[in-house]
Amino acid sequence: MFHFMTITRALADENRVRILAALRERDLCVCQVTGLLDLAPSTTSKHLNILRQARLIEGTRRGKWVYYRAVDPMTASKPVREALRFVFDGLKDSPELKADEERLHKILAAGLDVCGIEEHSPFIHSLAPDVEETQA
Amino acid sequence: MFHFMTITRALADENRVRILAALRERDLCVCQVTGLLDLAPSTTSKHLNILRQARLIEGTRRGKWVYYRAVDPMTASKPVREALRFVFDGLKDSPELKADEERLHKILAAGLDVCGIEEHSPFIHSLAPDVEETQA
DNA sequence: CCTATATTTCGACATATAACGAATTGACGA
DNA sequence: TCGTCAATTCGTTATATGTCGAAATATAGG
Repeated sequence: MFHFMTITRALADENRVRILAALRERDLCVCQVTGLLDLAPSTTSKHLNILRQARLIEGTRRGKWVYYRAVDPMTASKPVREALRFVFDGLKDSPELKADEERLHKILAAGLDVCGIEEHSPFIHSLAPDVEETQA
Repeated sequence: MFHFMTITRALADENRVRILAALRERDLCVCQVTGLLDLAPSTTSKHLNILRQARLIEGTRRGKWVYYRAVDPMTASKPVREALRFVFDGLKDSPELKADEERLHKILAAGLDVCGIEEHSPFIHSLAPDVEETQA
């Protein structure tokens, strides 16, 4: 019950639901999430921590950046699996999430200059892929 | 999204989750729920109202009493249906909810004296039974 | 109409939480 | 080693929420 309530409280904030939806397929670094939601980085970090403590997302550091993504439903506990289904199926047709998707595509298409890092892009492209397998 | 967030906020309180679980099969009047949770009647009423606004439960007045129960998942909207599955499946083995079930059995076995009506029991015993069957 | 009971609404209070900015930590590259 | 940038932690503040008790509302019976 304790874990379950940690999950429901994590889902009781709209920004966190939007974050979780954005992290469903791709992983994103904190600054990209911050750009998506227009929040202070510290606020984004706190939200991500709450989602992580609920075991809904996982994070990995890659160089200076920390990337988060939704956990794999197949390997998750039953409450987490049901929670993900609840969110993803329940919000399948949400216009707000569709708008987030579009905005996210723009952010991703723009590379990483959300974080002001476009100057170092070659370095990013060499590191990102191989860490991705490390911790699923 | 608005309705969805209304649901998640409704589920973000442990007492409300316990109420929802208790109302899964049977309907209960406010004083029975109050007896189960050991809360002030006004607090219970507020929780029930929050669950009702989220469309997770429905209420009907029968005489002096108002009975609530969980909505039928078959006729509910997708977010509500997923929410109910999330709660009921996610908490299938919760010891806290099992304890609530036992306590509830005692309350139901005791008739309605949870509401402090045992002094007038003759009046109660004639009314309670036929109300009990009316709407399960 | 008056009383009693169940429920809801209202007002007050304590706690929880979301938000920010400032300061700190971690990881690079110069 | 130092400076820079990403991220987190910390301290503060405003708002939201859970709780209660008192008052108001609804219903049934005398």
